[in-house]
Amino acid sequence: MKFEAITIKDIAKALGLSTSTVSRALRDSYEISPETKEKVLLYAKENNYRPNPIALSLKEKRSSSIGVLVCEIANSFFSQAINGIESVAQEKGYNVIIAQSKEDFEKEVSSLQYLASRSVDGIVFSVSGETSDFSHVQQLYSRGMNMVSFDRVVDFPDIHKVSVDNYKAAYDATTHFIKNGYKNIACVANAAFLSITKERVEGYKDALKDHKIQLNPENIYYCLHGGLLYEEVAEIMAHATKGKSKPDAILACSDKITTSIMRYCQQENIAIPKQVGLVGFSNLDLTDLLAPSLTVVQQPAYEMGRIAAELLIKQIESKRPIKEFEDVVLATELHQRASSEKKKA
Amino acid sequence: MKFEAITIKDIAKALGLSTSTVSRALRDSYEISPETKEKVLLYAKENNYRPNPIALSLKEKRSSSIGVLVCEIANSFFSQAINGIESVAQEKGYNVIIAQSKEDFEKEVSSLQYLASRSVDGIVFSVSGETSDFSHVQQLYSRGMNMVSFDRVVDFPDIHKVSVDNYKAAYDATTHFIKNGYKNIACVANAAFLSITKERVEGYKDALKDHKIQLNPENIYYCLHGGLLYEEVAEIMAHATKGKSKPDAILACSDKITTSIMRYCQQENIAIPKQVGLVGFSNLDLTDLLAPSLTVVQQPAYEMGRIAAELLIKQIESKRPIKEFEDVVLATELHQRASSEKKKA
DNA sequence: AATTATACCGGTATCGTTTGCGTAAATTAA
DNA sequence: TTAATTTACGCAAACGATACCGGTATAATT
Repeated sequence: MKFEAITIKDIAKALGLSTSTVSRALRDSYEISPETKEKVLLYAKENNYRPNPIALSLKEKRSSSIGVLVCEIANSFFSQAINGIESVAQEKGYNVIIAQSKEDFEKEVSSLQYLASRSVDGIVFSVSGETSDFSHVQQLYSRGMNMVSFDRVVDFPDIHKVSVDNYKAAYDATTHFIKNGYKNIACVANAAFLSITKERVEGYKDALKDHKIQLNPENIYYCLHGGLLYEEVAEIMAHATKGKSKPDAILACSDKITTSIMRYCQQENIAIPKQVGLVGFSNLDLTDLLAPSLTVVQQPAYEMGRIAAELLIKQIESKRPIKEFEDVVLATELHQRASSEKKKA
Repeated sequence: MKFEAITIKDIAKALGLSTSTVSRALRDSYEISPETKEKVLLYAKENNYRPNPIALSLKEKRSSSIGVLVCEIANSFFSQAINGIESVAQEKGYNVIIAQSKEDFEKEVSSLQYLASRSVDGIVFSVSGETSDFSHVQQLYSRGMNMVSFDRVVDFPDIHKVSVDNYKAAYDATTHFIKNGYKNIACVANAAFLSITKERVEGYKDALKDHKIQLNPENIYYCLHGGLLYEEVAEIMAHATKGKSKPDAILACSDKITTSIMRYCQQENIAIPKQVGLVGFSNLDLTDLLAPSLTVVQQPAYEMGRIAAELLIKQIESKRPIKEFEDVVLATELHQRASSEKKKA
């Protein structure tokens, strides 16, 4: 069975009018007599007429929908961001079409291709962890697709970007460790290509430098899959805790990495923060209830989604090409809790 | 700027053919000579031709997209379910359009209206906590929209449903409490209208009855907003812990309720499970890391999403009206952890 | 009375694609 | 040689809505 909506033609036929008259009556044109308007409006209301958005899209060459590409929906950061995107889209009369890259480059390329071919008016995207080459994005963008880069932003200039101050976030988190007496701080980051990874690692390094702590390159670890695979993190942790370096603190640079590290520590009976302190990037809303309560860097995901969507829609609806590109950088929040508490002597 | 894709007309003009010939060549029709086909195919490939899905939708009266209505995207259960839906949709060539009701009846009605007017081919939906009257769904459904009800299912028969065995989940959780020595078990549930609420409360009641424990009606609490508001839960907890009944165990019937209760207990220094045992419905993947580790009823959200999407797409693509409706009921998993451990004497 | 203005409405092209029908040319059959 | 058939393509309608370009009837103006 099929859902068949009433069309302007049906109204025209029922009332003995032409489609153009009905169309104009519905759009309240001055060329239509009040009586005719009333008749049409009444009939339309009674029969619950809605203009067919697909026909409109075809005519107007716009679909009033925006695509969202993230690596994983079932991730608190991204679902909160999508929440923000959806709320703005709803307000402005757009719908949201979602696609996932699952941190896979091929899937990212095909998903973008897919969204573009689905005639979305624009795309908000965060690149996958495997993405070091942005030419597929660049290409689509230069062909005229409206795009806003968020979270894991691309490295070319003329595009709206929405991200957080990852450098400062990592710098502050590392400094927080140092102030609390931790000496040998490791950093477990996402895939090395990512903008967020580079910035976070840089913040981490600079914090060490500024506090005159010698950087040990072995203390920096990268997860190609961003912790999507537990084993990836477990291996790193095994290496870190059983190797020479033996860090007394770990800065975990993603949600999944953070959780995986906690799980590893619990399984291996590694006491947090006694044996190893932990600060994690996380947007889960119950990190305060963990054992121990977790010091986290929290990102304004919902807000990021809202801003990205607003920029995108503004760009879509702009008459002339955008010349000035925003590079919105929001602040993160460091919630200090037990997992990184002050070292006792 | 606008993203302008190449059309069949462009190809026709470039090669000096008619659009119909190009169309047929692309669809590999027998009426087109091999040479012409080759020319067209080559040109199409070189210029990255993709058929305009909007034009196709208009013609075929189908959009190859499905709508998803949930109350909140940023909820682990629903984001996992959406994940499952998206994965099936992707496989079958559909895209997913999402909408949120935010547990609000009005917003649910308008969101459904919205999805329908956006010409989706079908809708997977979970009703809001305020929804006791299903006539808006019933109406849309009887007008021919393909729909699958999941999680919080509707009460009318001729529709595909995908849910979990909420009765058994609550029954087993309650029984688990009883076996571990808890005597005065409270149940904090979602809005009373919801199918999942009724089933869970029923399971709770029957478990008590079967173990010859007198039911205290005051021990059953309902959250109209499903715990979306912390205050809602805090009030209930205040009433429960400071009132006469003083339960020694609580069955929390939703993700948010569970988290809120834990947070309340932490703030009020109520020891879990010593002062009050806790079992919660939750799909978060770090409940094992909480303090104390949390006994949870976990739902196969991803699987539910997959099944719902499969049923919907099968229905969409079915030539004749469906007569047999599935009522898929999946099992939940009870993960026993510290928050409900055995009472000492 | 002829012209002009105004009010109202219809015809048709358009968006991109598919498809039934028509037809010229080429080929085959008689 | 002529008729029948096949091959290979074009024309036009259709999907739903809009908008330009008209057109007609009545009323107002010269």
